[in-house]
Amino acid sequence: MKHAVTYELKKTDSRTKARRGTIHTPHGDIETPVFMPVGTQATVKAMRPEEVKEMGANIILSNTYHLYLRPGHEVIKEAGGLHKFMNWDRAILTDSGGFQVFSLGKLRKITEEGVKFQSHIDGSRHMLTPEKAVEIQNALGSDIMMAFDECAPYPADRVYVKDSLERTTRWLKRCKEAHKDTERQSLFGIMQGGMYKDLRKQSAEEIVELDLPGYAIGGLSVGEPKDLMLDILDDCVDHLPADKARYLMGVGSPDYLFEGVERGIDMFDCVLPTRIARHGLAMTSHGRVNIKNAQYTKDWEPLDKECDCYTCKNYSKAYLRHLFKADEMLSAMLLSNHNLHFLINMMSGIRTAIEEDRFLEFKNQFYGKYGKF
RNA sequence: UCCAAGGUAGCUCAAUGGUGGAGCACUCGGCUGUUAACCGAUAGGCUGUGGGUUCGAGCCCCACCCUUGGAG
Repeated sequence: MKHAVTYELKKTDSRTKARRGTIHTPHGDIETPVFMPVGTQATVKAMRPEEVKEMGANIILSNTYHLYLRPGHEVIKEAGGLHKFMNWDRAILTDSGGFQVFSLGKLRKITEEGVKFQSHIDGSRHMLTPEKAVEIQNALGSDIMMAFDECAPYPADRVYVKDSLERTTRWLKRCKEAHKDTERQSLFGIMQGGMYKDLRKQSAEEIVELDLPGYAIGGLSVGEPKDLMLDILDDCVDHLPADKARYLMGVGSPDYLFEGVERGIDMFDCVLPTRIARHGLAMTSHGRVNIKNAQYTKDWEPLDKECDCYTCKNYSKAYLRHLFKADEMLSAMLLSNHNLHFLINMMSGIRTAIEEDRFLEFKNQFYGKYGKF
């Protein structure tokens, strides 16, 4: 079977599991490890697609659940697909809506068939099944579509997690069965298993057997302590094949990105950089800058002197603070631009470091300046 | 000058004569496959001034000061 999306391993770090590769998609190549900006509702919030492109993003995320409810996948299909609809000609990965089963909590009911939802927008009732999630993502035309899974909460007891992961595997099989056009779009499977290593192993073995072009690790970074998360993650990667892309879902603070790369992850996505930007927080080479703080009232320096993003080249912290305090939308735009640029640039540095076999040195250098996040 | 309504947190306003609150602003914090330009916390007071009634007054009475509206 020919896959639309393939992973090419180029180099592995000599001292860690970090690896450098390329993901080939119908909408261009993606150098990995990569951070993927999130654009849930067919837009990376507060950013123009051209900006996202200019800072070097070759792939962004979008969301099945949200676009299904609004404007509706049929609308996007009629528009000529998501790429055309949102004027983004590079790769797109769509999440399946599985995470909304988790995050929308009380508004849904899970059965073997699928998930009964109540729309968070108007309360209307819907049923999302693996087949429906594939149908919607087919209509959207994303390059990578994610399997419809259940992201178990933390903490969750073993019996629940085991039951949930096995159902997620059955749903994955149904997704694969429903997905016909594998030359246009690729389906990635999602590993679950909560914080139980043996269940993670079980999940991995079940999904790897289906020989998909890529695998994601889901159900992490859902509120568990960092040490536990990294311990589980370390173990998870060992059960995934080396010749397929590995995607750690929902992770995006700088420290977690380094830790993920060190453990062999190729792809990350996270709302963190854009969300905290809208909330007045910047990621910089010297740690967080809370632009709301009074200390920046007359600070004429840029957010980060080492940063060459549009925001840092043109604006002072005092101005950015003013914009935020004045509730001006330019604040969200400039901070989002900076934060995304920061992470994308950081990942670029990580890729170069891996190529030159100095990943650990690069990581230590970064941590030395960055401090604790 | 007269009449009326008002003076309570930085601002806009609540508070049957019985422990003065809210929203916003201020200061600080959180956010990780977006229900999030969101959520939370701290701080902030001689209730215009001076008397009086009362066990007890932001509230009732008197005087004065100030604000707004109206009349002349």
